[in-house]
Amino acid sequence: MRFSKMFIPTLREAPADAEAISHILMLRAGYVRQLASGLYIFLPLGWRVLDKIDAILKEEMEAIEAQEISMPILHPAEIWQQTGRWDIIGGEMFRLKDRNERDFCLGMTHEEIMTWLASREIRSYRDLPQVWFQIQTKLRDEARPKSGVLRTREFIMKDSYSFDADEEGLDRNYQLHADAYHRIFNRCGLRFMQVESDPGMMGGGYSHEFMAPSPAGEDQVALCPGCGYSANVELALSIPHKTEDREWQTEEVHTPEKRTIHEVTTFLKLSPEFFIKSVLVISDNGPVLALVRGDQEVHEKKLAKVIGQHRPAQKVEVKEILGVEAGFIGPMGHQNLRIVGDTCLQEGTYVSGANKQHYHVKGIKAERDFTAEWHDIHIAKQGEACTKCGAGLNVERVIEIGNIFKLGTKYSEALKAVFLDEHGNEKPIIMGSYGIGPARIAAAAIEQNNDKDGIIWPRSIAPFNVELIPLNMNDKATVETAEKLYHELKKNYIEVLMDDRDERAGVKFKDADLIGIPVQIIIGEKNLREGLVEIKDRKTKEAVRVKVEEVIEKTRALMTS
RNA sequence: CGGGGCGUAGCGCAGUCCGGUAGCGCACACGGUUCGGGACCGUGGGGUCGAAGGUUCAAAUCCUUUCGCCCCGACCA
Repeated sequence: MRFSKMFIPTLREAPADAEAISHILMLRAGYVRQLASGLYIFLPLGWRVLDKIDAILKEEMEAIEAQEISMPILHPAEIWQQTGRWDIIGGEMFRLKDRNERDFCLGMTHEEIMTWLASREIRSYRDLPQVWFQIQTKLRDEARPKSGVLRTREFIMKDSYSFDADEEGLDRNYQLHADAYHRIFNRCGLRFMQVESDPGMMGGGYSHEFMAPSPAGEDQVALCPGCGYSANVELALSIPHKTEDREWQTEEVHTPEKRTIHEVTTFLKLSPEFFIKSVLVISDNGPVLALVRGDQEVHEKKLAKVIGQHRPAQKVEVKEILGVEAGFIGPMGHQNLRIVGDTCLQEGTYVSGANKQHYHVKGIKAERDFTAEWHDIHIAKQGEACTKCGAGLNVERVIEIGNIFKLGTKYSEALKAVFLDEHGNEKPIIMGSYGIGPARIAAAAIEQNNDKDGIIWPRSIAPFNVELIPLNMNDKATVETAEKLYHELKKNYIEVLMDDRDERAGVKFKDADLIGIPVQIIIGEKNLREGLVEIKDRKTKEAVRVKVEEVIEKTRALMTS
């Protein structure tokens, strides 16, 4: 392509409402434009990148014998009603009616529709397994779109679905996808990791997420440098460092108006790890008291795994249920109250609220003074010990770039997607679903590969292989050489963008660095007089001067290095 | 949904407190000089100040309502 003909609206200044590096650079380098909150236009360069990623996705999906299909994004409500998700999912689903007042929604994902198809077409175990995938638009009315293309309301997703006759088949397809995902993200040049994750509203029991480390990420994962344990902090297990065990006598302490952990620790001159934080929540089955150590926080999702959906209690509810004001609650002496305590509280001696206005109690021990159901319900923090090997965990911020779920029979049962096994028994198909967000791969690649001048694309997903930069378009020899190289590169299947604009050298260099094509071939008058051009690596900024005749060969070498 | 911020030329911003001619830089167009890291000089075009209503002789500026966008949190197949 010729730069002069291609729509590449680069920006000298970053638009004020962009924050994430990938967002700023995608806008500045002319890859995307925003239409509205959470809606992005992919410009020619941006679309080329997505094309590159899609090509890799298709290759690797086909390598595990997944078959590409394409499904509508407009879905009749009935199918979503049959699985219950029409009602479970709230404002996140775009809903609409057709001219006959029939309910529809825009697809947030395609479990329902894929399963519907399977239910109609699959009869026998002989039809299984099947793996179907598509690269298709999804729509979700996100509560808060953010960070450019990282969280949008309309986005493209590679989603695949496996259909198996038995658990072994599901395990195999799950593993095939995990392996394919590793190849995909490696090929896309990303640093990433696979972590255990919470299946959330997908249902089913088992899932992993693929995470690309980046400060722009929304998720956090805990990683063990010792044994390789890795999990989303939503479920990562960790052992907080032990507290020094103080042999306090049990005694009430007057703590007037000291309600928060901070206030009480300051007042008693004790660090927070000597306290028990008692939090009252209201679950579907009534109030539950959750206990964590004073230096810890309750993780809502971990708690939800134990007690189901819940919400924090209001101040008045605390007083009604416990008979004492929030701030002075403790775990002792409650009847008919479910108490869930973080495992680390089983050891040690603590201070907690005395269930008495303006008093705390010092010298409390688990099992002697109170009891609870013990679960890991605290948020894993940097430096806490791995439950498997004891090494200190690292907590890192990450972008979720893919996920894999074992769905089991949740959708097949609801939609009656059944088959007859070899004994003639009717059984629900066992399913898995597997997603990857191409735009997130692109954003993560930028987040992980940029410098002060702009993007540095991994070679595999760059919009072009090389950018050809004739510096002076008014110099006849320069232009002739540029044209010659341009055609030669194309003839050799090297994708080339030639900056044939009549711009000053500085502008071309700045734009080239911003756009981030990994190899630059620079044609300047002085070098050309010696029959030389420069080949420059975008990443290292190192340039070598080579003979014009050797350009193809040297470029090849750089492209594959 | 809670909290915060912002809407003035294509982009980045000033002007708003204290009402009185709508400005600056970049970009754009034209002429000239320049030409290996976002050139310089000159000339010029471009704005219903997010929208609606109100106060006032007079509103970008004050009041009310509303819409949009960003950030933090909640939420998140």
